[in-house]
Amino acid sequence: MAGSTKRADAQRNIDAILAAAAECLSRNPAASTSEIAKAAGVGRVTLYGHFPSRAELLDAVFVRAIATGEESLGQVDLTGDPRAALIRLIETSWQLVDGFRTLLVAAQEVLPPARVRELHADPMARVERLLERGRAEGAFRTDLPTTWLVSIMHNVMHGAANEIQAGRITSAEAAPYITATLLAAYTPPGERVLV
Amino acid sequence: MAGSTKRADAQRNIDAILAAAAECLSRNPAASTSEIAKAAGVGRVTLYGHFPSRAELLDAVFVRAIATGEESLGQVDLTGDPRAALIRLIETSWQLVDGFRTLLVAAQEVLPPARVRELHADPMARVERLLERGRAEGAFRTDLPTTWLVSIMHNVMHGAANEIQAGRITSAEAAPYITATLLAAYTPPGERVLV
DNA sequence: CTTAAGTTGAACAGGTCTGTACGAGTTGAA
DNA sequence: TTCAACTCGTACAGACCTGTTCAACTTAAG
Repeated sequence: MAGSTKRADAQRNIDAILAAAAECLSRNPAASTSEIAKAAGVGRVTLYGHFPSRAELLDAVFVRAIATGEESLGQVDLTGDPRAALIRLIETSWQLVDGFRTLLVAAQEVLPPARVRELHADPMARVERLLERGRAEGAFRTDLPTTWLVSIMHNVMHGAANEIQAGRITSAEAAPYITATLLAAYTPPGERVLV
Repeated sequence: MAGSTKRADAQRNIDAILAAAAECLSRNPAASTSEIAKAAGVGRVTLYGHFPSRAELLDAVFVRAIATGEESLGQVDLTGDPRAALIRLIETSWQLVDGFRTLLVAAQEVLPPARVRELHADPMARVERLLERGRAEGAFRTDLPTTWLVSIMHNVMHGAANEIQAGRITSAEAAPYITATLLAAYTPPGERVLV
């Protein structure tokens, strides 16, 4: 993305800072700039040389996380039976949510809500499109707003992440649990839940 | 709970501090002791005279919130058709989650996870008992662990709170959405979702 | 009325954080 | 090789937080 006019070592440091920030903030959403700079193997002053404030660093980290997420999601086949497509989409989405959810907490503490929503728009639209198609084809319920169905997916995944953290379920169990739960939750009233 | 040996004005201040803390922390989970003391109409020193540390204050606030919650939940009729009982339980639980969720965030930042879980045990057991009975009677699915079903309820409600905060749904819509979602999610595979 | 319990603000110690300034040293690029 | 770009550590200013101490004041309770 734009070789830009930076010197090679500067660009290398920027990358290191972004990577270190993603890692630190995923462990502790309140990670300080000193902590991040140290993890990046760089002086704190250097960090401020590239990012004018902690908030702008967070924003950049978040943008990058969303971008890599979008790349994974773009490879998911969303055609064919909506239910099968949903299962495939959940599989990939779950890995992303699991990996980035603490980062999201960090971003929410610093970035204006509008910004957070703006950056979430693309991945959310992807889910929304699939759900809309499924609704049109009678596979998913239409008695609740699509945006609500999207948020359910989001929150069930977050819940799974919490359960893992609490040690009540394992990472491997999560995906099938999520799938079973969402397929049932999306089933049109009066229809049978898929076995 | 133990009239204790405190003087009347001291007890009055303790109550004021707890009430102010609950209110401040519900608006901002990072509220400082100065902020809370001011809101209680009390000097900061007085606050520290009654609560040895911010963490212990948080604990006391949390304990009180759980206690009042338990009182409401105790009045819910959980007999009869499990699905109908669940709807009644959701109604009351939702109001509690909606009111206390920010407080929970504050508590989680300061209290050890074991303590948070300990205080949640009673309300969670209540849900768990109803779900177990419903499972035994064939009303709810048995292909997923009960604890997972409990966490789903928790997280769908949290999700609803987020949606309200984001302005995508209103407080009035929330309860029916939650009910419809959970009843479907809990439906045994192969059975029809209640209309 | 008396007194002990309770309250108060100001002030302090000790800590953390962000963001900036500076001068000296290092390194990429032409 | 030369020079601008870049980096470094240290140090500082400003803000905010927790928790404690103190001496003076107010008030509940017997």
